[in-house]
Amino acid sequence: MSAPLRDVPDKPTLEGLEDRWAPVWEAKGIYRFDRSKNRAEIYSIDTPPPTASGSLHVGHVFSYTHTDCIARYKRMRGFEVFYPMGWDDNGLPTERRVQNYYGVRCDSSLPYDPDFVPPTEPSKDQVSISRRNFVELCLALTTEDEKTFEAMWRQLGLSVDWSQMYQTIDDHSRATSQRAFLANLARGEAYQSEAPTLWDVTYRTAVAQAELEDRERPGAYHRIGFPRVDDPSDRLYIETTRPELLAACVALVAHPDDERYKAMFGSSVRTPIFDVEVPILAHTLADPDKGSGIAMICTFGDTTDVTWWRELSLPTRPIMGWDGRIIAKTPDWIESSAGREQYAAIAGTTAFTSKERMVEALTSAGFVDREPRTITHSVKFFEKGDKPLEIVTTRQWYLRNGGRDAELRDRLVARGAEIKWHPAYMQSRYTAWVEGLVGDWLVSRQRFFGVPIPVWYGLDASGQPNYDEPIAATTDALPVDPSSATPPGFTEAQRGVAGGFIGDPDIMDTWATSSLTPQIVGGWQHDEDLWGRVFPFDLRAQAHDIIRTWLFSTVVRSHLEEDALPWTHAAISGWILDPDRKKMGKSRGNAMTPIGLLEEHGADAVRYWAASGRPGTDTAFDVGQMKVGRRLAIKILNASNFVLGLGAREGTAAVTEPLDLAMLDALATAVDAATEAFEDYNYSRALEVAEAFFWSFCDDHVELVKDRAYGTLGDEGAASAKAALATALSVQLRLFAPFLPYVTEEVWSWWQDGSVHRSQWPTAAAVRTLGAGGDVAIATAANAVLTAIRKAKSDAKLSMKETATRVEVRGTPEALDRVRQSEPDLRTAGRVGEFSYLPHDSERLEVTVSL
RNA sequence: GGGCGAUUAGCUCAGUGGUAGAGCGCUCCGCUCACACCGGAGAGGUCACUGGUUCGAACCCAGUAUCGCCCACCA
Repeated sequence: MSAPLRDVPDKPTLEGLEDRWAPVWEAKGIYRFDRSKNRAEIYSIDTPPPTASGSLHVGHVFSYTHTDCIARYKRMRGFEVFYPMGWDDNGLPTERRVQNYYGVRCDSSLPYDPDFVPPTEPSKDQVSISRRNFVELCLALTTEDEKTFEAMWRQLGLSVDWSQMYQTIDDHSRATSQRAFLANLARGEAYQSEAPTLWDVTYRTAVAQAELEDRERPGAYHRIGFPRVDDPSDRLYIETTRPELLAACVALVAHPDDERYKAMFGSSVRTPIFDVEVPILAHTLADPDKGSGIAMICTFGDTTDVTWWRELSLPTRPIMGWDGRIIAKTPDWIESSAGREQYAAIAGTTAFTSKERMVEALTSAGFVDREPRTITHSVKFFEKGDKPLEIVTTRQWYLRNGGRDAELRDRLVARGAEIKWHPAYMQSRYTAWVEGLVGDWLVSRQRFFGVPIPVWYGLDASGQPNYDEPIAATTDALPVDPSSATPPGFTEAQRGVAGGFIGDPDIMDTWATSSLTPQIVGGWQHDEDLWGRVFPFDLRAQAHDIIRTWLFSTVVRSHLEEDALPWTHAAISGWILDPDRKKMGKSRGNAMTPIGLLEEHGADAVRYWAASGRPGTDTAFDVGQMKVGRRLAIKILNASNFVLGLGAREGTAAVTEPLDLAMLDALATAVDAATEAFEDYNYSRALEVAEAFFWSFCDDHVELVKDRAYGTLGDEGAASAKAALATALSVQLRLFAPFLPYVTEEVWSWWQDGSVHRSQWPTAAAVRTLGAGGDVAIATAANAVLTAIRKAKSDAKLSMKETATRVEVRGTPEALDRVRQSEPDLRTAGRVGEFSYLPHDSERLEVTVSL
């Protein structure tokens, strides 16, 4: 039975395939998830929701293509694939984008203005607006961005089920995030603590360990003398990079074994100018080789200060405010008039200015005995910030993640070992991060656009909040914003009134919500039927830079909530690097935007480039690979056009010719190799296998059997050739379908019913049955002889259609017999007049061509 | 300082024990009736280095060097 060939263009082209097929897939629901399937039939994928602000870059295209190849493979293997897509729209990037886009800033103290219209052009002076107005702008802008993103993903051909789309800021995500937080709170996994916190002074928010990065900055060691209390004429010199914090000094510290200072432990010095008495203490963290070997402890200059402060039980003397400026009010521990005068000189200034003023004052007062020594040192920054972090004491919410609990940490490390990592060595990044945690997960942020922390605090008779007994929201009220909603048992009139309540003003870290993507998309405590069908998920796909954040935090939430892994497999993608091997810059012009690339090269070509990048490996951006991919797609069109134009169809005749059988034998081996690679999540290997076979198929097999297929050697030989060609084409289209969805669908539509993307992944067994008795060595031998004939013509600078009068083949009797089996094909393909065979001892086939 | 990865042709990279591979680029040839957005042929590599295991090492082991990433350090 031969289906009619329909709609094959004379000159097939790649142009317009995206516009033709993407709407068809959507209309026919090719990628729609069928939830009637049971867990064993379902393959569920937890995808990273890309940050909706700003723009997608080629790195996104790279890793999302990898996931899509896996999804398409699994779908063809018969799994019902659950493949949703979300947008991570809450958090700082959106706030920053809204501020710049509209020229506004959020001021929580302002009332909501229902008639507010954002300026069309951002003005230099930012307009202050209420939190609700601000959030509305955030939502409006992200909605626009997300439409653009979705269009791009569709053009790239991601086989996601768009009816499963979610936003991390939508009602459902906020409710899920708050529900999970309340569960953590009820179990004691979420708690508050007032403690020194890494603080970004620009955004005025606390930041978590996972969000830190080090940056090299110029600095200077200032050598400052502290008069000893026992003998004020004797000064102890310390070296510091932060002289502006001298007023916050609480002690000096040296190593307990340091002979220079051993005798002084227990005595004290007075801080220069401020004249505050501080003790000289011993601690092993003090490094005798650094500076003068004795350090000034301030509250707080760096994380080591925090350690010393805690372990030596030192007092807290903060002078750094939340805004990054020295606190205006002169502290009461500074008593001398000279000290209070100097403090007034730095009060309200930035760290930079106060440093200048302190150095000037110390120098003119004679406490500095040498010029500052300039250095370059690394300083902690918030990864999205642009000023060094300060450390200020604040009340924050934490979630237990093993950072302060060895038993939990060990369990989470063990969870990591349960995950099937692709590639396997990525597990060590996880393990190293979890083992290196120094504290619990700080989840509260002093920002506006995000998921509010769903608690209130009662106010006592004097109006002071009772932080020890937060009033939790009830789950039926979620999502809730405590700044506008009223807690159970209160009326709105009691807000901010003694005996009443206040809402927690903070929002949660963006990871506190995105760590719940399995719960958000999987229907947790919302659609338990769906949850039972998709959880634990089969696959988490993401890039390696967010193992410490997204991957780890997802494991934490699932471990705490379900006592289970969130997914079985983790497929980790690499980064895209510039051609010069540097990490890809942000703006590289239009040629580098995903849309520009898709329009110039076509989706299949861009996908080919992405799929060529090995799992986990950083890959250079390479337009050349896209051109190769485009060439491959065009070749598929042309070769298919040729094979189908012959009238070749599967199953129309028995495959009888040795060369045809041999080709099928080789194809079966390729199917095995591609399948094995895909089962190991090695999509790039699967592509390589399919591609290698295909080029050999076109260049050698098709060329060899072409004339026979035309019928020049009789009907039976033609029928065998055509049946084998059609089978090979069908199989290869399916091998390529996960990588090149458009061109394979186009060709499939010419002669098959339904979508290639819902067709069955080819099995080697079926190909072997058709090619039973095939011996790949026959094809290898024929190719070798054909190559020798071509070489002879090429060396003689002749056209390939010139006749070779005689071809002499020497080899073992077995080898000669193999060549004989394809002699008729070799004769027509190579335009050979006469063949002769000479038995020979050498294993190597030798061919002499006479022209 | 610790960890992970990489080092193979001019370039980008496959190849995990059995006679060195692909694509691009380069050279030469060919408008052969699927394809000039093409086809054919060719040149080009002591597989970073040093030792070891093995009949045999690009591959396994130990060490060295260089590069990248992560972490620690930050007075």
